[in-house]
Amino acid sequence: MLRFSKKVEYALIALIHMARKPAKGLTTSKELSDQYHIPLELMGKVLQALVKSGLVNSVQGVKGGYLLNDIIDNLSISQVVRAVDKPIKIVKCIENQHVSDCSQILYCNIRSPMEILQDKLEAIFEGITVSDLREDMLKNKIKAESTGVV
Amino acid sequence: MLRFSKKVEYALIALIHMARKPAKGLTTSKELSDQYHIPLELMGKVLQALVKSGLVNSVQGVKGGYLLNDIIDNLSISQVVRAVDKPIKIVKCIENQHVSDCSQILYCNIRSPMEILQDKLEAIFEGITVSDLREDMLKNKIKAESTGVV
DNA sequence: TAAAATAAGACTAATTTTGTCGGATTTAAA
DNA sequence: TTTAAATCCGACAAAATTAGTCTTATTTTA
Repeated sequence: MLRFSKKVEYALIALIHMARKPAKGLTTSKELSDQYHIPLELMGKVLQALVKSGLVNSVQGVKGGYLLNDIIDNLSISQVVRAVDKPIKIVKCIENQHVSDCSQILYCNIRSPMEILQDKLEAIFEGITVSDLREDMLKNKIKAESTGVV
Repeated sequence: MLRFSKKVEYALIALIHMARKPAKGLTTSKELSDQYHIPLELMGKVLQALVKSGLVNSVQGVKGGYLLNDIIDNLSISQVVRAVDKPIKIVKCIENQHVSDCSQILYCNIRSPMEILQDKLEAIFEGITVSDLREDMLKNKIKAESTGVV
């Protein structure tokens, strides 16, 4: 419930990993799979999805691999989620045009509020970039220690 | 993925429904089940969870039912989710103390950024109340906030 | 030509969510 | 005092989703 899928996790791990590479340095599925203990095929699929959405480029063949495409600063969490998963919709009835599927539709008292909440979340995930995640790490580490988080 | 559970949906429907009742007017599971086409037993459980968390009161027996407890204005989406579901954690490793469960822990490059994102989301769901959802001015409120946040 | 990599689709397994069932307790009213 | 309508609660079952695996094809370097 309200949790990122493994695919999204893996995508973020991969993107941050790639962002730390020297420019033009390729990253392979296997490298990521080994280093982060992620099933190889799954890692592959996630990367392929990122390619398909234009977030990374791929080089095929023996010395192939993946390479960040966009400048990572401009890459929002939203983009990553959309590339790898279905778009985020906090309730199902917002997802599809055929709202008549929903047995509640005639009586529902929460649909339009949910749409508003949806928009708000969207804006938030749109506003956070992958590189934000990178840069905040240090700051957060300090914060987490001082508060004794979770 | 990043979707409210049915339980949460049902809880919100019920709470908003109850909020529209005249003061002291009881609402039964059956009434909600009928009106919103929600499975009766499930609706019951959701309401029981809300009682357990102190968000609503219950009256047992033939003329029984449920009654909003807190002033609805003070009821955050977060509270509702927590009452009815597990607390929102965008990644699993944040959830449990034994992070050693996670096979990535030693190598993971996203844990602390995820914690930040977690905190932000938490703040957002804490800041939106059930009565916000009721009102049409929500649109304005959210617009105003979403520029400042993040 | 062999090996290492991406690409892609179909399938299976695991997990989570959703819904159901059976019964127990409470209480108003017949 | 019995009945019926309601809350309460745990265990189970079904459905849906997510995660992972298998297989095969293609690309490309050495």
